[in-house]
Amino acid sequence: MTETIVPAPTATTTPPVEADNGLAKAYDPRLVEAGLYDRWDDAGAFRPVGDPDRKPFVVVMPPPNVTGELHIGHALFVTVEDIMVRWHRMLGDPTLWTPGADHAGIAGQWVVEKELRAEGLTRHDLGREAFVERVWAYMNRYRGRIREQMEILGASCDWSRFTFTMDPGPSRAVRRAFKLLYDKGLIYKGERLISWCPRCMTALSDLEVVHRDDPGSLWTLRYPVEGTAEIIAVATSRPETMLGDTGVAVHPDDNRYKRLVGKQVRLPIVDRLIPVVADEGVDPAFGTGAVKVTPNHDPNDFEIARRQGLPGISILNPDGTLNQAAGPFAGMPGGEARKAVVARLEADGALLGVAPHRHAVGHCQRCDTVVEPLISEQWFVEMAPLAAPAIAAARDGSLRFVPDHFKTVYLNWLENIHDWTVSRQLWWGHRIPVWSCQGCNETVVTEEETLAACPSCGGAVVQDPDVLDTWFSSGLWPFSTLGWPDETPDLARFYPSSVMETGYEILFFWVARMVFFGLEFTGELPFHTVYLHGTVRDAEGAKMSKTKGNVIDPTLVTAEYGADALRFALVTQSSPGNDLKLDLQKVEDARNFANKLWNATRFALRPIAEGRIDLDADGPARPTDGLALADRWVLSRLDATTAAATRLMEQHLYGEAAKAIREFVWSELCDWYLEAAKVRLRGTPEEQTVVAQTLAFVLERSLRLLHPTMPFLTETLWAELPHAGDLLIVAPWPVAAPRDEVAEAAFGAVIDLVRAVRNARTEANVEPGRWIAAEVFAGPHAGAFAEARRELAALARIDIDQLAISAGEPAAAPGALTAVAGETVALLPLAGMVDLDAERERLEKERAEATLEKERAEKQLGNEAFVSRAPGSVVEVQRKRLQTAQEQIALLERRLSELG
RNA sequence: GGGCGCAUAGCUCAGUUGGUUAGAGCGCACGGUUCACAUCCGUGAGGUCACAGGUUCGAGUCCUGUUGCGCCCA
Repeated sequence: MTETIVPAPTATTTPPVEADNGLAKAYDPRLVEAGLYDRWDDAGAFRPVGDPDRKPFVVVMPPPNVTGELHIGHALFVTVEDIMVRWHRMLGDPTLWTPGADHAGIAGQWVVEKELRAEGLTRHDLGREAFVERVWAYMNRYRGRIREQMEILGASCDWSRFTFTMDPGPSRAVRRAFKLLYDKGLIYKGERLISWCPRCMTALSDLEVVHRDDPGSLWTLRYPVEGTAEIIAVATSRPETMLGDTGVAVHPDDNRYKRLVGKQVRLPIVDRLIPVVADEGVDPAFGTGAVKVTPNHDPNDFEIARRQGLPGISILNPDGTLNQAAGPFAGMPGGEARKAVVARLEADGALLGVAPHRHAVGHCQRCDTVVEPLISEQWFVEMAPLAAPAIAAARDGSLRFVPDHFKTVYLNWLENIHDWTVSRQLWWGHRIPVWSCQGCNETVVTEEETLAACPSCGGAVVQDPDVLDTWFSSGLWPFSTLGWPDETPDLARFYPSSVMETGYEILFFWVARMVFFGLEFTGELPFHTVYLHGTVRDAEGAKMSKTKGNVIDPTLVTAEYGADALRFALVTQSSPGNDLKLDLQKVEDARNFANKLWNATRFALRPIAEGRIDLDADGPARPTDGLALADRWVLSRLDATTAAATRLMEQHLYGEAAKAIREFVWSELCDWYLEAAKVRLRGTPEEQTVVAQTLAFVLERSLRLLHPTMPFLTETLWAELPHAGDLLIVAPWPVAAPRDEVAEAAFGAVIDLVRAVRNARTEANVEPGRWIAAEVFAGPHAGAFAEARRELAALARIDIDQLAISAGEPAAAPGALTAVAGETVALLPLAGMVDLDAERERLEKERAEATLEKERAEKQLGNEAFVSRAPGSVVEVQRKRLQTAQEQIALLERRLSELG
């Protein structure tokens, strides 16, 4: 019990705090938060310090897009990560949180192209070099904004290690990674069916295509079977692609079509003969059960064609218009071509019908243009060999997920993974480090930024014009930010990192890729834990969007309620992996809590300033001498809260931890201890000293517990209280002492009786301000009640000169109110004031409740299987419950009969 | 079609390895000028834990199925 009670043999005295302290009457976040961030930063608190041999705690921040403004989702991740980081810093771990920014390939190019459009220009008017310069200028303009906005939120990250994905270091990491994969044969160039955005004019990876069910139509086309009178009806949602059909497929077991397999059908308009093939991939229940096969414009058809040996015909240009293969329709944009083809089919009698149909259409994640599957030559990463170790790491438990069901989601994706299209036909991003020799045609992949000449023949070389998928560099982030591929001290010390905290929506985009790249390039997992947060939605649960106008701007919220309130609201409203609905009301509630703590501290500061507060190396010393029951109770409740908060933090339940601390501060410290303490603050100097010491100790520890969640407020209040050390941000996280069960039970009984008395008073309409008489029969708690006599009187508004406390049975007392709480009873004589009918009604209600209670316990105990098979302690609880209920009933019946 | 979740008070959510009478905040009703706080204090009302089975002495909690909703992948 004594391990955390550090004795203070040479008690020091705090510097006197002015009685007229600096705290304003009400909490004002603007005054609290101003200037604090720089003090932390200037003190070096954001840099990893401490025992160099101790395992560090490292979080790599998901880099926000350099172009983007801070939104509420950023506020959530900053809050969660900052809580982790501040907590570990207080635990004494050397702690590092590395900030950065992402160049956001397509998005980055897009915003600058938009600027150009406003000037009536395109990127081609500028040329590649000038355009990239212009993007850089844009990026540099906004680069500082990330830091400004992170500061508002209190993000305690190490700005000296800020990294941008396009910086020379991470850029070289990209080239090294590319070369390593290329040399290993895991990067290849090939013609494949890929997703193509006709507006962005670039290839996309599967993940950058967003599927959405759009209303459309299902056309049924008539394909005559050559050499017979039969026709095959095929259903399609994209009739214009029939120009590229090279076959018709049916399911091999489909009896309707078996006899036609192997025959040829004549394609309308085009007048091309194409075969009917049988393929397992056809769903006989869809449409007519026969599908047209357009290998070059549909992934399923591509697979069927590959299996059946059908050729492919491409009918689209990169800009989405039809090409020469489309004959009379060449040059038409997709939508126009569809109408024209349908009209022509109808005219030719080849259209059998059309019906409304909803189907999933792929859209470009960035610009929402309908994505076209088309054949294109691109660079790919072969995924199977990279995925295997990433799968193994999750399976064997070395990679953990919070919440853990995301492990299944992660595995499900990796186990069905396709090769990754990594080239993008953009100008902004990491240029593919592949050079071709104009002379000998050699392909050279190099880590160097430029290649002067062909190493084989000395001929002129040209670099591949494309850039890499932004997520390629993101996948290297946990180690490229620490210096990889160089073996830097940071890489040696801080890699692997500890926790990757990010949104579940980028589990595949980012987390999985960091895992397999980390394993591939460093031989280690880049982190051992993946913590995933959800999406912040509006109060109604709708996703926030500018077009809907329901966005909550974190900078406005922090300006009004404070960053602490926003943080508290976000973390207490969220749980790992789940979306949260954010209501500004919740932020206001959090602000109110901040005010509560503010005022509790303000109250405590007066007695603290008047007394001598013993300090030890850890801050205010834990009081041990002359403790009243209330002191022991609040100290034990603090220990319980400390233990619970610690356990919850360890389990990554940061919101639950914050709620537990809030509950202690508001409902226990403020509602009961402060009120009870007022009695002794009017007492002897010795009593005042004990209270002041207890208040100083409990408040200082409470502020520490709350610091990770509400850093500004707690740091400010902590500075006003007696403390050890310079800044709360680097103060140690409290350690719980064992609970004082005796004090908790005893003062708990006092609290229960106070509640019962208040209830009796309210129900009997006793004026709230009136001081009344009371006879308390406290049974086993008589000693405790005597000890807490003054507190009981003050809290229940009993005239202390008319308060009698005994262990005995209540005597007859007609005309008195009865307050029952567990094993204790208070009789409140109110001669002539009691409404006998109301009191009878109240007691009858209580008797009914006690009777129900008794019956429940009897039922349990009457069950022989329960008594014989349940643990003894559980049975004992029921026996006690029965006994208490019986005693209450007896008392209530006696009182009822006295009332007449 | 495959996968993953969710369903507890009017609302938003907790509910640890199954174990007293299922909790909190907000909202609601009533009362309050108690010298920290009206950004407050006190008292109270409000739940057949989606439904149906099963396991168990005992199920909000574990298992199976059903319904409804959400998300991811194809």
